Amino acid sequence: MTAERGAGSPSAMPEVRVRFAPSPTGYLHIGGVRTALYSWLWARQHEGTFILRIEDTDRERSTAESIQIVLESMRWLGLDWDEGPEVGGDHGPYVQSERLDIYAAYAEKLIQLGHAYRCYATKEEIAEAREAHQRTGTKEGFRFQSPWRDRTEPPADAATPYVIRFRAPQEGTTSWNDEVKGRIDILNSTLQDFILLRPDGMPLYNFGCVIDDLTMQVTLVARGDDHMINTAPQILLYRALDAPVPTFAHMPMVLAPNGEKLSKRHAAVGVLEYRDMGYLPDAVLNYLARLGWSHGDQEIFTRQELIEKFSWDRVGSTAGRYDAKKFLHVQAEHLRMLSDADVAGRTVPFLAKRGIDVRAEDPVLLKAIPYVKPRAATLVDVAEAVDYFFRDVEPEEKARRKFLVPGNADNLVRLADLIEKIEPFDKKLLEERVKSWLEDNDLAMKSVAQPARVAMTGRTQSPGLFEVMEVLGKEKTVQRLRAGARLAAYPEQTTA
RNA sequence: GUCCCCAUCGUCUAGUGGCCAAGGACCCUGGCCUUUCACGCCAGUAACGCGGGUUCAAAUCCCGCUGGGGACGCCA
Repeated sequence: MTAERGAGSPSAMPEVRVRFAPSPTGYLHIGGVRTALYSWLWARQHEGTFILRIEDTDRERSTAESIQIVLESMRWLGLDWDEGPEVGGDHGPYVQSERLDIYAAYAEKLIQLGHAYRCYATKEEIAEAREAHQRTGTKEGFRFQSPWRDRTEPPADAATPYVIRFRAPQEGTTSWNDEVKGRIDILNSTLQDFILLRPDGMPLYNFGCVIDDLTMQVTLVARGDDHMINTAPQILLYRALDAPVPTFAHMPMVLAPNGEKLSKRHAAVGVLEYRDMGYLPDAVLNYLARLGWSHGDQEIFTRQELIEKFSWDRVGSTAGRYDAKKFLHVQAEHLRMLSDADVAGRTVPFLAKRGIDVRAEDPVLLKAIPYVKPRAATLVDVAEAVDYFFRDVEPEEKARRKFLVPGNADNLVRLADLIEKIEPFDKKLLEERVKSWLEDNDLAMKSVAQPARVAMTGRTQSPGLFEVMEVLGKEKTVQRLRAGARLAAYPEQTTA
C-alpha cells in the first residue's frame, strides 16, 4: 500500500467510509458496478460504511425512474448500502439535487476565503474566447481566463446571472499517492478556474463531489481512471477549505472487446439485463472483480472470498476488455456451485415467463435439476432444459423427420411395452432392463436412443435417456413413447 | 495538439532482479469418455511492442520511441 494516510496516528485509524456515487441516467453500467463492488468489498472487509449517493445534478439526463433502476440493480447484486436513499443516515440527504443549500453555503465560504469568485461571463463570451484561442494555433489546451477573477466591482445590472468559479492556483504542483496508480503529479498551470456552481445553484461534478465526500466524511474515493483529471482540482478544493484529503483509488476502465469505451453497441451494459438473462449476482460480481483484479491463479470466488481477499494493491493498472464468453463461463461455474433446491427456486420465475407455473418445491423440478445443471450456464438455460417435463411435446420438425420414421416405430412400441412393466421406476433399473432387452434382440443402443429421446423430449439433445424417464415418470414416459411411435408410423400426422 | 494513464498468449491474468527455454483461466484445435448434448479428463497452438542503458543476471529497474486509452464542458 502506498498511501500515506493515518501514518501519524496509527491508534486513531479512521473508520473506513467509502461511497458509490452513480448518476442516474438510464441503467447501472457494469463498469460502474465494478467500481461499486471494489468500494463495497473494501468497506465490508474493514467493517466500514458503504454509502450510496445519487449524483443527479445533470438535469437533462437524470430521471426519477433511473434512480429506481440504480437502487434495484444494487439490491439485486446484493451490494447493500449502510447510508443512502431509502435507508437514511447521519450525513444526508443522499441525493445531490436535495443538497443545494449545502453547496451554496460552501461556495459562499470559498468566496469569503478568497478562493472563489462570481463570474458574469456569458457562454457566448467563453465560446468566443475558445475560438480565438484555436485561431492562434498554440499547442496549449484552452483555459478560460475569466475577466472577473481579479475584478472587484459587480456588474452594473445586479440581476446579471453568474456562476461561481474556483480561483485556481496557477503555479506549483498538486500530487497524491493513488492506491492503484502510485504517485501522480499534476502541474497547476494546466488547471483552470473551473466552475463550482451554475447560475441555478446546481453544483458541477468536482464541487458537488468534494462537498459531499467532505461532509459525508468519506475516507477513500474509488472511481474509474477517467476521473483522474478531476483529482487535482478536487484536492485543491479540499485544501482551500482546510479539509482532510481522502485517499484516491483510480481503477482502469472496462473496455469493449475492440478496445473502445464499452457501450450498448458492444454488449449488454445495464446490469439488470444480466438478471433477465439468468445470470447470478455472485457470478456477475466474480467476473467483474476478476476483470482488473487478481489473487494468484484463482478464477472462481464466492462473495465471502472476495470480501476476504480483495486489496487495492492487487488491482492491475491496465484497462480490461469485456469478454462475454469468459463471463458466461464464470456464470456456469457459479450455477454449478448452487444446491439443487436453490437452482430450482431461482428457476421458477424463468419458468413462469414461459407460462409454466410450478413451485420451487415441485418434485419433478427438483428431480430434473441435477441432470440439467451440468449442461446449463444460465437460469434461462435451466428453464429451457426442464420445459418438456411440464408440458406436452411437439417434436421439432427436423428431429422428427430424422428419427420418428416408420423404421423406428416398432422399436418404440416395444420399448414402451417393456418399460410399462418395470418397477421401481428408477434410472438404474431402467438402464439395466433396457440394455439386456437390447442385447437379447440384438439391437444397438444407438438405434433406439435418439428416436426415444425425440419422442420423450421433442428434441435431439437432453440428459441421459434413463434420467429423463425417471423424471418423467412411468405414465408419461410410456405415453410419449407410444405417441412417438404413432408419429413415426404415420409421419404425415401431427401429435394428438 | 496539450495533459494524464497504460503496455506479458486473441482475451483476463500470474510474475515485485536469478526458482521463467514465462504459469493459470476463457476462447480455439485434436483426442478420450459416450444413448444425444453437455459435464469431466488428456493433449496442443499462442505472449514479455521496439531501441538503448543499469546489473554477474531484466518480463521485472531507468530513459527514449512506438502503440493504445482517457481527459481537455455551465456532463458525470
